[in-house]
Amino acid sequence: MPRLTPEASAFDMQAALKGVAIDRARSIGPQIYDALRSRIIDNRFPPGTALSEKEVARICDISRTPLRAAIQDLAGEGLIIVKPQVGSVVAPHDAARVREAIFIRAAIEAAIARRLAETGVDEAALAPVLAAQKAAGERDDYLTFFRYDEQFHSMLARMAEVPNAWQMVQSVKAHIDRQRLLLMSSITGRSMRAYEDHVKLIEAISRGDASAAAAVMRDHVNSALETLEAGAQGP
Amino acid sequence: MPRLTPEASAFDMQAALKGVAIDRARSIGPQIYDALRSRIIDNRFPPGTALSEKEVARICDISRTPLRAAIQDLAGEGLIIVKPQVGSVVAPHDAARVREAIFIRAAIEAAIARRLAETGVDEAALAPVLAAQKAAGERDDYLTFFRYDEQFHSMLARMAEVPNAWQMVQSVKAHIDRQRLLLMSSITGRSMRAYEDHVKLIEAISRGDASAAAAVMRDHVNSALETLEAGAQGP
DNA sequence: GTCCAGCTACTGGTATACTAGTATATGTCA
DNA sequence: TGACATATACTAGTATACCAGTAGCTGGAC
Repeated sequence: MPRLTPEASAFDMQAALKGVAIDRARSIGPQIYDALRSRIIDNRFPPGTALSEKEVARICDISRTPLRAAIQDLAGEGLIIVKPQVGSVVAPHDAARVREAIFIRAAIEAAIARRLAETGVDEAALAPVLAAQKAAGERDDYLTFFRYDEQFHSMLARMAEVPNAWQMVQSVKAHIDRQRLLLMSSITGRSMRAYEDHVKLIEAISRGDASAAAAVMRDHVNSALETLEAGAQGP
Repeated sequence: MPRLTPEASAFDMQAALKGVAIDRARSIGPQIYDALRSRIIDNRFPPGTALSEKEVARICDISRTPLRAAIQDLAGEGLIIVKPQVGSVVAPHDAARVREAIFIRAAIEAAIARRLAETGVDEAALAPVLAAQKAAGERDDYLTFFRYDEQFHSMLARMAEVPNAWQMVQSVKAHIDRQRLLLMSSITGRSMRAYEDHVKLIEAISRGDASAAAAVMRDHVNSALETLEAGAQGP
């Protein structure tokens, strides 16, 4: 861990933590956890960023205790690497880890699709979300599509009544999203294809074809691999 | 949270924590985490057991800091329920949670089986483990079988090169194992059936039939549901 | 006897001080 | 000039003290 002189640090932690407002009335730990996590995922904290407990605690005006809890949690998710007595850094982008995250997400969400094919879904509740996706996809508004995509998958998980499974997906999705937000390019047209996947998925579910529903979901989630491989072509 | 007079506490925490030896040369947190976790899983800490940070820290002769980290991790796994300013208790047995744990395990391990069917496995490495399972199953030695069963599944995960997925399985498996160790009865004959599942699984994998391999694994893991439902018959 | 206010003893959450370990910088010697 | 021992400034890990909130106990009003 290099000892950084003040001016050698090209990274302005103070600026990166701007906007972190801790509500002292609520528990601090979860708040700082969310703040750090979102900054890692959207690459405001680039991989390799040193996260000194002391410095972050000072800037956010909190003690190290709740901050440590947050860092430990993030380390558990693989977003931060803690080296005892040395320091903590934001984990580097790791293609293998992202691939495994996609593997896990595909496994769980395919199982959700399979279950829903057996139990049925409330198509009426999904319809407006699908419509919004179609509209966003047709004008290739990826950011809006992305939001409705999240809502769609989240609703499926709720309908399958597997909250802990969904939490695990959320956990691994951090690695996928971090990569996705890095390679925002070359995703033109992706939205419409994803929308079509969703339609095919709901079709398979509503006709009770569990294997087909699982297969569609698996392929749908695995399509994120293509973006990853495309991004890996770069220097 | 009832205020317990010394003699009203039927549970002897001191005795339950006997054997916890902390090696001060290594990091304390993971050590106390393992100690608590194993005691929760094998029901030495029955559901509802109050885990006062202060008391446990005193008995184990450690400070609350590393103990808190362990408790927070266990709370994240759903094995402990922390009520701020009230107390922490070992989570009650929750059939829904166990069912969901089985759901998650089935999803991930089925995906592992599918992948192995596509990439192939080192059957020679698995053969001795399968042989040991057969031997244990034939004399209905469940405990020995259980050990080789764990080794078998662990080896498959290693071969599929998905360490984080396997860690997630380990995490949810705690809930399954806690239940299993509670209802050790009425599992006679289970071993041989599990062994036969394993053989069928390897057959499907080696002929490259991904769907079949996934289906066999899914059914194999889901068979734990039967034990759960059987146990739920009780008073 | 019943009910309710307030006391008390506990809890986990937080802040802070101290410890032990590591990597860099520095000075010294060959 | 180079290697190597030592000093130093940082790190995360741990211990401890304090704080705020909760629940059961206690005693008095009725």
